[in-house]
Amino acid sequence: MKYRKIPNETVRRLPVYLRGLAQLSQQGVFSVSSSKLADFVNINAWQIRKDFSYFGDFGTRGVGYSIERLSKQIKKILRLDTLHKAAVIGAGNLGSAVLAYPGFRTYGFDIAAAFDSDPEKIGKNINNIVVEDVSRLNALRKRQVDIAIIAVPEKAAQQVTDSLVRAGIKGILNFSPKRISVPKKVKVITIDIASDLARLPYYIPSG
Amino acid sequence: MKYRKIPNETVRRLPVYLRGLAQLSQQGVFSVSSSKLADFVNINAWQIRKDFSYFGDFGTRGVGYSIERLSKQIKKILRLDTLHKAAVIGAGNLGSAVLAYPGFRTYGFDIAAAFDSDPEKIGKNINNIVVEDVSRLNALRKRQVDIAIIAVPEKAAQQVTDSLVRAGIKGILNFSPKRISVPKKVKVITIDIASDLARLPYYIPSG
DNA sequence: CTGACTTTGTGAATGTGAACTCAATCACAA
DNA sequence: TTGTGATTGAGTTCACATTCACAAAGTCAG
Ligand SMILES: NC(=O)c1ccc[n+]([C@@H]2O[C@H](COP(=O)([O-])OP(=O)(O)OC[C@H]3O[C@@H](n4cnc5c(N)ncnc54)[C@H](O)[C@@H]3O)[C@@H](O)[C@H]2O)c1
Ligand SMILES: NC(=O)c1ccc[n+]([C@@H]2O[C@H](COP(=O)([O-])OP(=O)(O)OC[C@H]3O[C@@H](n4cnc5c(N)ncnc54)[C@H](O)[C@@H]3O)[C@@H](O)[C@H]2O)c1
Repeated sequence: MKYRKIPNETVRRLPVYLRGLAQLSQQGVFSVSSSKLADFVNINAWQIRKDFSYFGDFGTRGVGYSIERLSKQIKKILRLDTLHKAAVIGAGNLGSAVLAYPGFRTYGFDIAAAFDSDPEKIGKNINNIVVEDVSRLNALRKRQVDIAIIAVPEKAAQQVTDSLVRAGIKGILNFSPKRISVPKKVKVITIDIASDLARLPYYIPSG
Repeated sequence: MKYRKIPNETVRRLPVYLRGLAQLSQQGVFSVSSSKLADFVNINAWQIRKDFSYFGDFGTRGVGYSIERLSKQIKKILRLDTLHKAAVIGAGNLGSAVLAYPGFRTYGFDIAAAFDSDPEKIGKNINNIVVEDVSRLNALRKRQVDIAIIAVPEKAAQQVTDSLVRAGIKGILNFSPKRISVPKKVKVITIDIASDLARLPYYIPSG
């Protein structure tokens, strides 16, 4: 095997594999072939094998992949083998939905804090998390929170981002449609829901 | 100019341009150069010019692009020049957030209906939309709804999808982590929030 | 009308990933 | 221990996307 750089598109698929493997594991399966996994997660078998081949020989020819070994390795690559603390900025509709979602835990995330600027929202308890004043963002560094989820209006996004960078945040999941600017060392992933919806009609044959 | 097939990645950027152009227009600007727009939307100027070159000569050398002409053309390409009716399936946390969001309207979408299976939710009024029983999905065909937004739990996603296809839905925005299967004529765009969050640590240097 | 300046549009080079193929390898039954 | 069937791992090709550089085409002042 050769250690090559893992392509970005492969990294994008790794969490999907991870979830599929976890589900298979729960079903009491210990080993899976690329084609079985392919059916399960709706990705081509050859794509799966190629993806796995970037980081080692995990399969046994004639048999398949050991679910446990493979999961461990994927988690290690994605750095999900350590707990990550995250904060939600903006406790509005979307922010509250994120706070209420239990599914992040399975990936090793702990949504540990929530912030807002609205006095009506500050102090409110959402899913056992008390919403704090956004002016207190600096405290994140002390609390070892390294990931932030931005769910504030577009206008406030860049300003909030700047505060987050000052507070030592290393990764941002951005729900606002604004393409925010950050120093190179900070990674941003933007989920632009409206844009994704907007390109749907393009693929729908008119008539 | 040559009419070439518009690359997928360009289609992905078109809604971003469209929003940027709309904002500039609101500021009273009528024309914009690729480098001005580049600053505004955080995309390289040459990428913008390349993207626009796929569908015609819209710029004037030495001046820039007419915001109105360009917006019209992008809308036409994305088929956003006609109104699209959409329905939300699953009026939980995420579904409610979508129902409450006014921003889809600017792209020409009308969120016209919501469905759920929970008797507690059915009949509830969210943002002026009454939640209906999910068993009534067939009615969507008659109401000319061609786009659906899936916000139900993973387990229910495929079943709901099948009903939607039967009801004549042509495009699906899927928030569930399940990679749903559909006939070729139906287009699915999946937003897998947890997966996007899960690949964030990969890009964060450890230490 | 000219020349300086701005900005577009695109060909070419480079980079990246998807798709396909098949030899190498392994489990297992006979 | 050997043949058979299954499955991986990786080389190759092709398609698509990004990046770069610059000629062509326009504006505008004087
Ligand atoms: N809800 C959706 O379906 C949806 C769809 C597409 C995009 N978005 C985007 O997601 C973001 C959040 O959307 P939402 O629907 O939750 O909006 P929302 O208005 O419900 O919530 C925004 C929250 O941010 C808070 N806020 C405002 N300024 C702040 C600041 N400077 N610091 C901290 N908090 C601040 C507000 O008090 C509010 O609680 C927006 O950028 C929106 O454009 C949402
Ligand atoms: N909230 C988040 O931040 C978040 C993050 C990642 C993924 N997701 C995914 O988005 C989806 C929705 O998440 P949520 O937080 O809104 O969950 P939720 O539990 O709040 O809402 C789900 C809703 O779907 C309804 N429902 C269940 N089965 C149904 C059926 N067969 N037909 C119609 N309605 C049905 C439920 O009654 C409920 O109202 C889930 O698939 C979840 O995995 C959500």
